[in-house]
Amino acid sequence: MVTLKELAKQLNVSVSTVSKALHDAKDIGEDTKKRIKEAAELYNYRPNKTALALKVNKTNTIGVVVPDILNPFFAKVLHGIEEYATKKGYDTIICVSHEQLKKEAKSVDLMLQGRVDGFIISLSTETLSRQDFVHLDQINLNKKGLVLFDRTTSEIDCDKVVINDQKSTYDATRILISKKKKRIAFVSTIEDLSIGLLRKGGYQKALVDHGFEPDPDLVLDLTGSQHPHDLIKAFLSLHEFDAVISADNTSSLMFQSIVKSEKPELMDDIMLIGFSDEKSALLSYPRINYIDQKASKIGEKAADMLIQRLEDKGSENKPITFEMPFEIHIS
Amino acid sequence: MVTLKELAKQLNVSVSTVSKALHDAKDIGEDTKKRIKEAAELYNYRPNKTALALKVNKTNTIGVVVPDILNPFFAKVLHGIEEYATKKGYDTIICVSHEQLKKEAKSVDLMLQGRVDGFIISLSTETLSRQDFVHLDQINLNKKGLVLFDRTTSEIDCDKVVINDQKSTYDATRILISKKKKRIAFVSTIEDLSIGLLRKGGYQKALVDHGFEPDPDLVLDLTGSQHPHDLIKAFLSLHEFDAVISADNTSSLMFQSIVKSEKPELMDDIMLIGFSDEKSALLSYPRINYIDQKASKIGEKAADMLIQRLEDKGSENKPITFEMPFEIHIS
DNA sequence: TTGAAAGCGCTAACAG
DNA sequence: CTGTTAGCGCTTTCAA
Repeated sequence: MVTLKELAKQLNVSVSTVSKALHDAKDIGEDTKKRIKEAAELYNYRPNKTALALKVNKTNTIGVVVPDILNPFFAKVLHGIEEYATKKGYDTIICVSHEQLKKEAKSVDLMLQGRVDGFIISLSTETLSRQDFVHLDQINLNKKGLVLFDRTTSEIDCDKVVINDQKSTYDATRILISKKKKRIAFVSTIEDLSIGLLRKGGYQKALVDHGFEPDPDLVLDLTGSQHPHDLIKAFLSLHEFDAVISADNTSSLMFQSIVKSEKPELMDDIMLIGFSDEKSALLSYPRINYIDQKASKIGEKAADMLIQRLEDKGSENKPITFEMPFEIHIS
Repeated sequence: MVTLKELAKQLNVSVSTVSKALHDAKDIGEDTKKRIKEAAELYNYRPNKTALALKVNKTNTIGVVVPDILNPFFAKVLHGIEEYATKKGYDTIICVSHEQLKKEAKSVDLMLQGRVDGFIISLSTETLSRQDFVHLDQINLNKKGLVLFDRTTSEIDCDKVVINDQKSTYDATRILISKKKKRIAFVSTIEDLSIGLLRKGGYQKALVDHGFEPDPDLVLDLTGSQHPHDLIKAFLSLHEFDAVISADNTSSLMFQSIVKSEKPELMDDIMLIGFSDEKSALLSYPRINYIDQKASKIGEKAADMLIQRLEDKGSENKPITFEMPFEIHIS
């Protein structure tokens, strides 16, 4: 890696002259400018970002902490963040909390050590259940940017990007009702998350609002199960239903697959709605109906809000919570 | 963020005294040490990593470039890298090439500007088809570490982590043959990748080696198709087969789902083997048979090799290519 | 039009 | 035992 100094020596000029020339400062002679630029090109000079970061106290890096990168939702959000950040000239450092408060706090702490300008975080289950947010306070204390998404908390005052979880399943349930479905079941693998409960709440509220009494027997909780297939099979043989809402992106696929094997005759009558996206919906046949949370867009939006804060020095405005509209796809 | 300087001023000592005290240097008095450490604790001092990086010319950061983070394989590798790197005290910067040479090269170029100590890369389709590796040469030129994985090239001399793609499908096919399967089909959505061709090659070679003549009619190419379902349905109605090898992690799921709907009577006789992992295999019922590439382990291994190079100054040894053993799971 | 010098936060050799 | 100094690579006044 060539440095300014080395270039300067080569050209028999001073470091500052080289720096200015490369920045097209008007007080440098056209000829020297040209000479310097050619040399920079020749030696393939690249400014050292670390030095720059130290100098101007800005790393142009954003730190992302997610609970689980193997979860397609988070992978998609990450994708949106990375894409937008890159476009805006920011690097993206990622850390995974594995749903643990300790790891989350440690990640934040590490990145806080002058590595990033701001954070985009989705809180771990443990963080939310323990309601321990001191690491987030640290971020604010250090005057770094912070955007929370999806798994957020009202305890921390910062920008947020969320989806209306309750409304998503409410609307989905309403669609099923409008299709004359009478016994709508609910499956979930995320009953331990507040968004899981919100989604169940939306389902129940829709039922009540439309004159149905929620039947607890029609709620299947797969959370943490080692043998979800068996639970689903048992459920199939014990209960009658004509539609299913799934609270996550896996149980609907499992459910459909098992119904097709075990009760193929029911397939035409049972309507399923899960959470998914255009691409993943292709994995099943017939294509599953799905609520699209617009994960990539959530990532983009979060990155956008963060970068806005970082660059608009004037915007000491109050934090904003952006609600990303979801889409329900029925085929 | 408190700096050494500020701490020093508070305590009326010099910056270097503070620095040394915090590093437990033996030449600082126990009492001052204690005083300084307490103050550091009190003011929540954290060393600035950017300054450190500049000072010691080591960023403790590794740059990762993958073609597509939405592909579960890459997400898993990333997971392995992140986990291992974090454990070893390294940050992970990620960039996505979207299968484009230009983006890949740009990402490398950006990270080369003093941001990372080394790279872990899986090459984009375009990079491989154009055989353009100048950006990788740049890495070597700048004496940064480089580990390629999965999508590699023999043109570049560096550490690599691969799986034996041909052998994976060869073995899988052999298993099908041993189960008395006579007409084994092959589906793929990645015929445009060299690993896709290797996997097909393994399938074909196994057939030949066991006295079967590969039937081109039994090879279904879904690459780039907008309507894979239709192609699969057509295939089902046109051809007879008793087993299927899938070259990727999506087509096997689609295939199984469609067979169950369109030709349920065949389900018991058709044996499928795809690429997947323990968790994703649960999405289908009956659980699909799968080749597990050990993606997380590939990530770990790549990170391990890179960090080894970065820290073992002595190891100017020749580059190594590590072949990650795969596992075939038949249920 | 160019250069010298200071400083971002830190470490480490060398003095005191 | 503690402080002074130089320097990592860069930008940016201020002088020349």
